[in-house]
Amino acid sequence: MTSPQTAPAGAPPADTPAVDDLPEQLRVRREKRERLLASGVDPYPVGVPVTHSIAAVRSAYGHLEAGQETDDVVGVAGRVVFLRNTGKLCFVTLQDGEGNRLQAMLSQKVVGEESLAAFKTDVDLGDHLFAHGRVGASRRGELSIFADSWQLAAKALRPLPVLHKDLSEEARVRQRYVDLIARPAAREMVRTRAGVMRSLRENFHRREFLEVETPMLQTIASGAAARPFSTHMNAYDIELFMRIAPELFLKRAVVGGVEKVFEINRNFRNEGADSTHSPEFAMLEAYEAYGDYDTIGALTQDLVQTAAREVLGTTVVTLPDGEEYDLGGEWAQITMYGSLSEALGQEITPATPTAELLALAEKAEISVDVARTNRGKLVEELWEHHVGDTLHAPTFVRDFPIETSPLVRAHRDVEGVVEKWDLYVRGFELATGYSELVDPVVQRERFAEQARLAAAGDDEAMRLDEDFLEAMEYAMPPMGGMGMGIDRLLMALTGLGIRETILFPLVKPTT
RNA sequence: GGCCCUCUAGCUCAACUGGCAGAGCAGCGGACUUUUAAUCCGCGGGUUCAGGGUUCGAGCCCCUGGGGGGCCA
Repeated sequence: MTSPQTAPAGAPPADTPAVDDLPEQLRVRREKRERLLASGVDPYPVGVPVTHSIAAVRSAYGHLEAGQETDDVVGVAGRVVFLRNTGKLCFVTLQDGEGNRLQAMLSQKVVGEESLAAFKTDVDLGDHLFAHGRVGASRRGELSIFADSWQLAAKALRPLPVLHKDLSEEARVRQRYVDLIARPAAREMVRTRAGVMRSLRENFHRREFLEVETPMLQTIASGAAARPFSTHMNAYDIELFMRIAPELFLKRAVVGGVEKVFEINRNFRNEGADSTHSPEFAMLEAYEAYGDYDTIGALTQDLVQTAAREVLGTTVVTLPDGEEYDLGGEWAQITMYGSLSEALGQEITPATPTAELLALAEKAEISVDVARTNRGKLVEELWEHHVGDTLHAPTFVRDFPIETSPLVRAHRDVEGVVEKWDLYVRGFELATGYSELVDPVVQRERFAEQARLAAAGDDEAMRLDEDFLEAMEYAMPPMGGMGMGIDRLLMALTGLGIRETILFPLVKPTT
């Protein structure tokens, strides 16, 4: 509502263009609405007497043969997606939210001349319509409602897009609600995603993990190497950060005795957006006391395979381009140093001198900021360049450099690496898992090293969280932990880009 | 961050070398009682992303900015 104080008398509100300026199709529909109201017809009734869903009619009467009629009377509602008018007989196809469709036939002989004339003038593509009548099949065999009455359930003021062509990629994300009406794959994604979330939660519950929610607003955004979004809290007059990871809080929960714990929630990272990165993304993290990176790896494999079976009905994923790959079976395991050495044809170990790694980076044309880097980062850069993209079948990459993994414990046997894996699928990182570092003194040293990198200008270096260290000093049990990008899991299961997996991804404003 | 492609009617897209801005669907008017993106007749609909420049003339060429996509880093 526009108040008199904000709009000069007589002037239309700034955000409502004069009706005369609207495109023809919008103007026509607004005029229809006005005309209906003026004639005492409510274009937005509080309800319509639906007796059956479209799906229910289809499943109960789908067997009818061409020309077969019943005496069963139903009331159904749906969005108008097709309209055909042959004079004294009109056909209208209604669609529900899942894309199920049902035709209604309006014969002048049954509904009367006046009602059919009103139908022709008042009903447009995109409207929600209620139809009441007997169920039957048309002469051509199409399951139909032989309507004896109809009513507008909600008038659309904007035309539907062409339903026979895909919306442009931009329109899909800017107006997902239209995309959902128009494109079956968009409707499917919503249901696939919901199915995956459900599968993950049920799997955890079967394993007696507890689901918790940890803070989104944090005074120190830590637990990952990323730039946070910052905000301000008025009441305390302090700077707060959107979380970049729940890890340090979930570990506090384990200290307190929540020994098998998981969280599925959003993280926020103030970085670029591309086909595998979204500034806000859904993340699963899970921690299991007395587990390690092997047990948590087995858990991760089961989570993904079970979700694939429950949602897709198979572990074999077919990409939109026809490529197939199998998420089933035991996943391959390679080590970071071993696979890099093999790719380079030259032995790389945690003891390989920095100078030698720098030379290799230069040869691979990897740009390196010497002040902000270290041996571990160089090894990871080299690995991503030479090995990462090539891993399409699910592969655990194990035993990372110690410098880049400040929350992971040192390897029990191998010097200079930590017990960490990354799971690669389709060339991107889907999940990561650790044998968690639980020694508070070592943890403090690791944070100190991160602080040194931050001082050198690395704005992704992990922040020291004093309260977290204090929690660790009460003794954190040995444990395995894992994190998995939910959006990326959907990408791995469907082959789509990250913005297709997110219902309402952030899009730059057009102004 | 660099490079490339792209933005035209409600939607999806055309428009030659710079020369009257078009089609399909959708819309409006009319015909038609079994259509399946119905068919037939007729008619409307444009700030060609924004701003500037070159030119007799710009959707097209140049510059600046914005949105979307891709490749690289």
